[in-house]
Amino acid sequence: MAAGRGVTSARVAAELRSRIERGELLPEDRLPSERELSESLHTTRVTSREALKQLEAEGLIYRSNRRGWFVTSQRINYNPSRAAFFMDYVADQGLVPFSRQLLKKRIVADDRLASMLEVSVKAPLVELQRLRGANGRPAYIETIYLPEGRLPGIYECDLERSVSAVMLGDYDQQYAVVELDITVGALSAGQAALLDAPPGYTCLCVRRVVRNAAGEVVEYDLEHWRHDSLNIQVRLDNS
Amino acid sequence: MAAGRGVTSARVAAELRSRIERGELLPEDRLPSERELSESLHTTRVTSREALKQLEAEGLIYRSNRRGWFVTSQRINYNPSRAAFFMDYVADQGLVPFSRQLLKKRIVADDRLASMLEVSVKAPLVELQRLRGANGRPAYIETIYLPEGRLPGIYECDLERSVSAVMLGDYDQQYAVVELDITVGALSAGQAALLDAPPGYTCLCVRRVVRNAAGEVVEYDLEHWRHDSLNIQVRLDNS
DNA sequence: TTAAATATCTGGTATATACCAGAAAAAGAT
DNA sequence: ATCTTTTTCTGGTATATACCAGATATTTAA
Repeated sequence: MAAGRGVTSARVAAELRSRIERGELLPEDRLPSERELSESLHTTRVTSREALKQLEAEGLIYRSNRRGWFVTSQRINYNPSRAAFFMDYVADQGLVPFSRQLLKKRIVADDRLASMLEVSVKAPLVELQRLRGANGRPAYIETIYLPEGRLPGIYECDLERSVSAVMLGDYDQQYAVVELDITVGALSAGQAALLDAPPGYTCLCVRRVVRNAAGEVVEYDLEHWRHDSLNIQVRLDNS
Repeated sequence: MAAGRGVTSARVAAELRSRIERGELLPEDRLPSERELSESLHTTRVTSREALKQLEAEGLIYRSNRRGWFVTSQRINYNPSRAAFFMDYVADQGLVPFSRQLLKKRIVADDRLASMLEVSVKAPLVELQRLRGANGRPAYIETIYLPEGRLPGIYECDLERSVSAVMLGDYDQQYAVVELDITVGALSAGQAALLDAPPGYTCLCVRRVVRNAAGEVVEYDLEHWRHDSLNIQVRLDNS
């Protein structure tokens, strides 16, 4: 270890943390390169990286491809009960949202999807995939499955913007019940590439099953969020 | 890199993952030591550790202090709306729950707590802290704040087992509204030690604000969960 | 038989170094 | 000015090695 007592990587992390908290480094600022850091703090790149990964886990910084390390900014507050639409509630938080459709196709339910959507195997489904984020930074990948049997003609609708809007407007389907399932996981290589994250990056997996007033499943979502971009807020009313 | 193409650490991770998925390594089994692994898979400890950390992030394995790496077992399903009590719902999942009180004392609200609990600064509070887990493995640390003004005599109650039970029974306080706030974070050194995790270990932070029928805050919780031990399940009823 | 001392095994941290691949900047050609 | 090529800078991965500290197993002493 170099100058200073205790664990070197913790010392480096503390130094950077204090620069961020003091406002010396502002959101979206680039940190010194790993080589510069290592030299100025009298340690090696391996140890500096240990410290950077620590701050990354804390959600204070992120890395972009091979461009460098940056200070994170404000997280997206997300309410999965979804009274509001993504583009709206993100804008309301003072951020600039974007949404890009990656995929839209008809498929048939396999065993897993059939059981999640409570349809028979081989039932027709619409699969949607989109990448969403704010302020130019990707935040999550969403895969949506819609049962075509319960939403006839849904494939022809414009689902680019908001599925919820179409559901409410054209199908008059109220979101009566939303079942949430939230777990911490890791991004696959493909997901990571889309989210500008290293493979295996820690993510929050949110599974949503939406039922209409009749108790039928009308939507099944799989969301993979960058852990540093999300804050989930839910309000449960037991009245 | 050694034998095989591509990224070595990914190759090691894939090998171990397959052993786990094939059932060659069962839950709670110890993995070969890092030195053994490195030798048998023709790489170095640094690279093996990279792979192990990857599987740790995926929630497939965990490390216990300096005893080794182990295969994780079944996660705890947690419903923060909390109709059920920890000791009950964990037992219902076929696990053996435990709960250890770490702290119980009277404090006065500082600025942050006052605003969270909607009481005046210096209002009397009861602070509780407990460590909970299942099958001998710690899963989370919970810090509870109770406003003594709204729950007179609460300090004298037996809160070891369940705060909810006391609330419902002795105070007739229904949980009318629960506000949840869920974020991914990192454990402090102290928390990590209690949860048998390395410092900075990825955790799920769950903040709960509980209101009674009158809309008053009667409980504020701060939970820090090991990311590998938790699966949150919430049901939202928009009726 | 029990308790204390010791050796060994485990992961945790650190140094020094090397090469690769993608991104960005600089230099050159049109 | 604009496009193309080259160089440089960045993080990503990997090797080899060393020593530390806690947990465990073994040995030794009472």
